[in-house]
Amino acid sequence: MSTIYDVAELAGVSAKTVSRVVNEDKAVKASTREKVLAAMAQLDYRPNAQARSLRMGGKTSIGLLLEDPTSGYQGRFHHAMLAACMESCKYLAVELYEQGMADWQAYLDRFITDAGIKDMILLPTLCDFGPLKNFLKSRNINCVLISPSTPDNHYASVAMDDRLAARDVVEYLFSLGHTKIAHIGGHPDHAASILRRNGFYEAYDAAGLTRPPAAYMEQGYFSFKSGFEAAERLLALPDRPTAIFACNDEMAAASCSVAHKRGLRIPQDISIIGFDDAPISSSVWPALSTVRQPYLEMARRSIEILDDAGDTVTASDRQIRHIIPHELIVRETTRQCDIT
Amino acid sequence: MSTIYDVAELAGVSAKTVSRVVNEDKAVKASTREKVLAAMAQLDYRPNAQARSLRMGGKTSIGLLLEDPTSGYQGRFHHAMLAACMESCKYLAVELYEQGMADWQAYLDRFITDAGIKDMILLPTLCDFGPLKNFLKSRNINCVLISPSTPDNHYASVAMDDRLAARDVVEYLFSLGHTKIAHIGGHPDHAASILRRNGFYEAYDAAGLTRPPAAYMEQGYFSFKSGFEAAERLLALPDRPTAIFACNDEMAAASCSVAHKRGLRIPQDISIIGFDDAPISSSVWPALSTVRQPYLEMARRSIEILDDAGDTVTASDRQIRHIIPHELIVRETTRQCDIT
DNA sequence: TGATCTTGCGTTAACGGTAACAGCGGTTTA
DNA sequence: TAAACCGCTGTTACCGTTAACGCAAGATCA
Repeated sequence: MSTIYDVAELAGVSAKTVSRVVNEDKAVKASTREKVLAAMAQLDYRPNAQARSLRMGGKTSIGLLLEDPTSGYQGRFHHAMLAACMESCKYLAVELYEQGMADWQAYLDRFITDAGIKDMILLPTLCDFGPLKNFLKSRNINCVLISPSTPDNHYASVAMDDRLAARDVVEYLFSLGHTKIAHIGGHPDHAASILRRNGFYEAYDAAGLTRPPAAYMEQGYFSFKSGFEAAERLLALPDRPTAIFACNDEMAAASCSVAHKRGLRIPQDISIIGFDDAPISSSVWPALSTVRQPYLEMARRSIEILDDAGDTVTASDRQIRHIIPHELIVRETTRQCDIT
Repeated sequence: MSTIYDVAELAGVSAKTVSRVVNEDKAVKASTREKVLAAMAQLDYRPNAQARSLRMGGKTSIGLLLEDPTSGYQGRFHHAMLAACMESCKYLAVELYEQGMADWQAYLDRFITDAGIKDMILLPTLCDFGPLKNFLKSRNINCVLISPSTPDNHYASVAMDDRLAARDVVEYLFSLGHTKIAHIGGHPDHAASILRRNGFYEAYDAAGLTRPPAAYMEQGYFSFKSGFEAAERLLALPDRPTAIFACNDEMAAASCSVAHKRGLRIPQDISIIGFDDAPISSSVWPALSTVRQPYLEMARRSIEILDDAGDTVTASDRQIRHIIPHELIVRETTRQCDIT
C-alpha cells in the first residue's frame, strides 16, 4: 500500500501538498494539483483512515445502537442508514444494546472510544431513555433522535408525523365511502400508537362525523397474534366495520388471515390498511395498502444534522424537530365501499 | 482522555512498560505491574484503538457485507454476529453490498482500507460469488463462508446440515404417523433448497417408503406469496396430504393462512412445519413447529476460525467445512396423525 | 573469576497523516 | 520606496501506540 510520501516523491512535492490536494485545500496551484492527482492515480493511493483519525481525533463513522436487528422497524432503519451512509461516504458502527444490561456505561464507553464514535443515532425506544442520553451528553457525543416520544432539550430529532399520517389514512377511507372504520391500536407504550389513534379521531372530528363506538377501537401490541385476536373480535361484531385500520402491517396481515378464515373477500367485503410498508405488506396476498415510513429520507436528514453540528449551532437549533413527509401506498386491500 | 504517558508518569515507569502491561507481556515484575494497573484504574485509562491499529497495521473489526438487512436470514445472522462479536470484544463493520453495483471493486477497496478490515464473513449468496472471493483473496482478506453451495479451496466454511435437518423433520413427522407429506421447496437457486429436498427424499428411502407423488412436491421461492399459492394447490388435491413441510417459515405461515381459509384446523386436520425459526414462526397463531438454524453458534465458530487464522494454518485447514448442529423446535402446528 | 545468560526496564524511531508556522517570490498599498 | 499582503509550498512537530534495540543488575556457568 502506497503512502502519502510515495505520492509526494513521485509528484516531486512535499507530503503536505499531497495532503492539501487530498483535503481539497484551495491553496494549491492547478498545475501542482494535476501532478499530484496523476501520481495518486498511478500509485492507486488511498489515505489511511486510521492515521487520519488518529491525527484528527475523530472519525467519520456514526454509531447506531440496535436492540433487536431482526425487528422490522430497526432492521429497516438500519438498512436506510447503511444506504444513506454509503451516499455520504461515512461508515456505520453498529452495536447491540440490550435492555437491562449490567454495566452498560462501561460497555458504551468501550464502544465509543474503540470505534472513535462522536456521532450517534438513537432509535425508539432508546431515544426516550434519559440515563442513556445523559451519559452520551457527558461523553460529548452528538446525537439525533428518531421519532422520540418527547423532545429533548439538547438533541435534535427526526420523525414522521404519525398523527397526520393516521388522519390521511382515515380520510382516504372516507373518500372511498367507508365510515364504519375499526382501529387496531399499537403497543400503548409507544408514542406512535397514541399519535395514530389521535389522528384517527381527528379525521372523524374534522369531517363532523361521530367517532366510532368503543367496540371498534381495539388494543393491539404490534404483534401478529395481537392483531389476529383483535380482528377476530371485530369481525364477529353484529354491526361489522367495513374497513380496518391497523397500526402496523403485521396486525393488518393478521386481520387479512382472520377475514379469509371467516370467508370474507378482501377488498370486496372488507377493506384493510396497515402502517409501515414492511416487507410483509407486499409479500402477503392480497398486497396491503399501507403508509410508507420515509426511512431513507429520515436517515439522510439525520446525517445532515450530524454533519452540520460542527458549524455554528445554537442551543435552539439542536431542539428542532425535523418532520419528514410520509406517503400513502394504495395496494390491493382497500377499495370503494359497496355496503350500504 | 488520559494517554499511556499519563499512566507512565503516575506509575513512575516508562510508556513502554505500561504498553507491556496492557499487552500482557510477561517481562514485567509483579510489583511494577501492580503499580501500573493502579495508575490505569485511577486515570480510567483506555488505550486509543486508532493509534494502536495504526501502529499494528490491522484492526479487530470484522467486515460483514449485507445485501438486504431486512431479509430474515441476513437480519438474524447479523444479530448473531453482533452478539458473538460482543462476546469476543470485536467490532463488526457492516456494509451494504448491492448486486450489480457498478464498480464494486473500488467500493470494497474503500471499505477495506477505511475500516481497516482484514477479516470478513460472507453470507449466502455472496459466498458463492467467485469474482468477489477472488477479489478478496487478491487483497489478502481472510474470509469465512456461511453455508456456501460449493466449498472453496481457500476459505473455510461454516454451515448447518440442511440435508440432515430436513431428514429429521420428515422422520419426526413419520413418528407422528404421517406418511402423506407434501413439500414446498425453496428458491431453486439456493443450495439449501436442494439439500432440504434431498433430505426429504432420503427419509422416505431410509424408511423403505415410496416417495410422495409429484403433485406433493411444490416449488416455492421462499416468499409468503409463493407459499400461499403452493399451499392452495396442495390443499385442493383430491388426496390431500396430512402434513406440509415448507422450506422456510414464511411459506409455512402462508400454508397456515390457506388452511384457515379452507376451514381446516391446525394441527387437527393438517400438520404444518417450517424451517428457520424466524420471528414469524412464534408470532403467528398457532405457533409454528420449525427447525432452528444455529445462528449464534455459527457466528461464534466463524470468529474462532478467523482468530486462529494467524496461527499455523495449512491450506487444508482452510478448506474445512464446519458443521453446526441444528435443533427441531416443536410448537403447535404438528401433532399425531388421526387420519387413516 | 570472568563470561554468558536471564530478567526487567528505558530509549528511540517509526506507523501515516495533518496543523502550525515559516519562507519566498510577486503585488498592492501607504 | 518600504511595508504589508497574498498565493503557494515546504519544515517541523505531534497524534498515541508499539517494535527493535540497548543496557544494567543479578543469576548461572565453566
